Amino acid sequence: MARKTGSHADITGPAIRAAALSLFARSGYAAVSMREIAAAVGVRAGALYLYTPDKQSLLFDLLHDHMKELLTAWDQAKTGKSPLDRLEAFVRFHVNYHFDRSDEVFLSYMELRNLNEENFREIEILRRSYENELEAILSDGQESGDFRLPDVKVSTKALIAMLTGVMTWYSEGGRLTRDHIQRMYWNMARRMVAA
Amino acid sequence: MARKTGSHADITGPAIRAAALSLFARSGYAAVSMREIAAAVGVRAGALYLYTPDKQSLLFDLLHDHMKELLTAWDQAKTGKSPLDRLEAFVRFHVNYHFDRSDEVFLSYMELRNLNEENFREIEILRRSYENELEAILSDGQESGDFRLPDVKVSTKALIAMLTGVMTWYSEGGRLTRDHIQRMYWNMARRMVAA
DNA sequence: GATTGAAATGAACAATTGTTCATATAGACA
DNA sequence: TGTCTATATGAACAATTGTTCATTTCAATC
Repeated sequence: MARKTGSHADITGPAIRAAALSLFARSGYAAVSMREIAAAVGVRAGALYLYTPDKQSLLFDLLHDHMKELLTAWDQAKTGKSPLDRLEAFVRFHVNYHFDRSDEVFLSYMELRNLNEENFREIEILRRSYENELEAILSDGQESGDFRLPDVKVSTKALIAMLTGVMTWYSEGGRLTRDHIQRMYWNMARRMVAA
Repeated sequence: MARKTGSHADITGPAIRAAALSLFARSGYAAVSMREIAAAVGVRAGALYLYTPDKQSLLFDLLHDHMKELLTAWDQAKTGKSPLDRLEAFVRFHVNYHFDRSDEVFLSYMELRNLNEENFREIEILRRSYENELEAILSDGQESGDFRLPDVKVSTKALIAMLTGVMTWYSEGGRLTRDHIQRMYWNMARRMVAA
């Protein structure tokens, strides 16, 4: 078992996942070797297998934990009574979350195809349930007359794609502040759905 | 040299590229071997090197030709005088092009990172010039007062991301016709930029 | 200081990778 | 029919892959 205080395992496990996350995000799952991950941690390849059963699990765990944390974070962040307020909360949350976890978000939609069938199904359920959160808001707003959408499902996809796209161009220290970007995306989203 | 009539090379070259396109789109560049591509064509791996210098060139050629054809197609499709009409043409063109060339489009933004530095720079220039077409429309509309955008560059990114997202969910024979989807995306885009 | 056991090594493995090349094949032309 | 040559083969290559495991290391405990 683990030592009573400060064993390496307490540190190395997370360090491996952090290195894998960073490397997978930069080069893609298939292009990163276990030896590269090990080197990034300062260890040899064999040592990785003290912390993960295989490379596939490394990817799955990263995606799984990310999706769980995303759903939990949204659960705590969601506010608003009217569809419009709820949508604003979602847009701001989504954009903001992407700032803090850009690697995780990037992985979670670039590397889905490198999951095996079983793992893919599990992640897909989580991804889908996040999408459903937005769809519910749009659906409620459509019924209440706050929104006028051509199609709730298509609008959900379009909005998610638009918001997630922030990841492809935002970089810290650019021309725009995070708050500024949040406001702009909310501005565009609001007009996109407005009745 | 090539034979005078119907040599295999006239067929095999394109067949290799078609197989590579399909496999790269399905599994990702790094996860596809030259032997898999060869098998899909009905040939052995060595034969591929009669048609391409290496695997990297296969990817580069696919992306390069796609971007060139995209730009050419847009050049022929672009119409409209007012910013609004020009934007409608762009939205419809972009969505429609994605229907017909979904694998190419998918590759062109999933596999950029598997290009070597030199090839990446070349593709990036083409991708950028396509994006500039949309940016110019938005910029003109912003100046003329037809559009009211929080930021032209950010709106360009947001619109492109929204439109390109159609690729992640559209599949032939679904609930919606192509024309229907085009109209919905135009509907959303129009409201997103409207003054 | 001796013992213990988790953590890490390093060598080895079978498989697969992109690529090369001497050799074979077989269709078009003389 | 025989020659030529583009096309394809298949074996080989060095490198790299994910993974295993007997062995070593070394800090914490006695």
